[in-house]
Amino acid sequence: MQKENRTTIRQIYRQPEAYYDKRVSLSGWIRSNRDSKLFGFIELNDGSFFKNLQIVYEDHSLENFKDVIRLGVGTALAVEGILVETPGAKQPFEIKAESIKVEGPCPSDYPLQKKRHSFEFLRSIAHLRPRTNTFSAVFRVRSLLSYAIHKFFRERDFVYVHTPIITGSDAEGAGEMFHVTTLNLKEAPLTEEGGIDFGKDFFGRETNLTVSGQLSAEAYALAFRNVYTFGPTFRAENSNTARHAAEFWMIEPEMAFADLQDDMMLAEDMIKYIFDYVIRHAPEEMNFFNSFIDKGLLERLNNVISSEFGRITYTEAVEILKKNNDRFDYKAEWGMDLQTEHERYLTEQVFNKPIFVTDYPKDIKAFYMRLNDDGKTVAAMDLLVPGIGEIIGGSQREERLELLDARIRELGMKEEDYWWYRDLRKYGGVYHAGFGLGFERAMMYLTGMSNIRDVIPFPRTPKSAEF
RNA sequence: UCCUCAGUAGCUCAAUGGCAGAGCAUUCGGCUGUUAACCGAAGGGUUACUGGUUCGAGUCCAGUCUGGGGAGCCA
Repeated sequence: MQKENRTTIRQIYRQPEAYYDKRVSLSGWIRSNRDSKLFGFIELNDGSFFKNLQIVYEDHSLENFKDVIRLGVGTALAVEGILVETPGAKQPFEIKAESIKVEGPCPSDYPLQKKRHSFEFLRSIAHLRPRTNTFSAVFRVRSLLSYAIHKFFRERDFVYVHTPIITGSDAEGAGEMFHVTTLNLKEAPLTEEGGIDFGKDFFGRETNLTVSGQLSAEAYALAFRNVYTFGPTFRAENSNTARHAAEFWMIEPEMAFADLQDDMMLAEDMIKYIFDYVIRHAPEEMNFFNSFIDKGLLERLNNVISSEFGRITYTEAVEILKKNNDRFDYKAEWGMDLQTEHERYLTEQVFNKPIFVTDYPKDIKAFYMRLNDDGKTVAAMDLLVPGIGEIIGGSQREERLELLDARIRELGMKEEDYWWYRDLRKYGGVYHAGFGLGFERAMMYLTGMSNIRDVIPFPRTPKSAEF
């Protein structure tokens, strides 16, 4: 794996006894360098592990001692030395250096310091911030969380479907979309009516970046039974909040022969599984979040893993909220969508754990959601979590073609735009359900990071796509 | 998009309308086991931008840009 018998710091921390009093070769970057007259200490991070390894170097045993003293934060090194135990010291072991070679120098205008930086500043150097403790932890956890999601579905025989990133027209209605075009915007061809003639565009029609893979996933669910998508999603909303981005990742499972209860069971199992997986496989990172980002994080997550999620219907929720209407700026009333303050009250005050809110009025939900027998509500569910709000939105889909068509017409949409989606009902259509999990929102909940921009490597938000 | 707060040294922040400051970082020096090491010294400024009020503006006013927090939209 590593040439020249090179060892990683992760290997040493995971099995130190295998390396004690042995010579090891390391490579990495200086996180800090302190020197005294005749000796010095380097904190080395090699990217393989959250923690650093301390390198001790001494004047009498290192020929380039005077040069090493001057090396600054960020310098890339190749180090050879003996791993020794250091009982009683703050670090468990360290390397007594025999040779230290500079692989890549780092001049003194390097923006990162040993000191703490604000997240705002680090966003302005998004290409360097993964070298900091916090972002090292965030992005290793992001990688693990992705893996845990695939593992969860794989173990349940779900088929992973790659739904298209570029989609035809805006037939999905989940939000404002980014246009995809090869037309020259200054000299776009026009139709006789004066609009842009997308027939001359690359695809011969108007196309956009996807806002959801759901409709495509439904097609595959009605062939493979249980499927999921996990990919990038784009919304051109001018949203300026800590929990919205223009480009984010979404997990969208879809199950045939499944109702809303099955849908919620899957969502609850998944959240518990993936959180448990990351806690067990990234203990150093999770302890760091628990100590420095969000005190009480692990206790809260362990509570999520071990307790049952709350369940309440929209109608019941409104009844509770109406009794407390004096505390809200927006008064709760049946038929209105729940405000953020309402959702927070329910999940943070009433339940103090994740809760499913189900059976919303049909007029505030999407056209494809299945109409309940009361004729007023649909089989929808939102999963609300303390601190973040909505993390999952899902529903049982309307499988009855005549009811779906009625809804499409009611909303002024055109049946022909949904011809293939309607075919899924016409040919062997069955009841089915699915949901969308905001991957970054799960990241925020899992790490305690409070801004979505700090859980995406190079975030895209309004007026911001520098990197 | 709306409300609100902010923008001063590389970073984190001070400065009643009256001389532009500190800590850290950087550079130099000191120190025989440091842990955000410590001690001493030096260098470092278009106070976001444009205009205005004033004898005098980092400070007051107007506009613009960028960022934070909140709301809407949603995941």
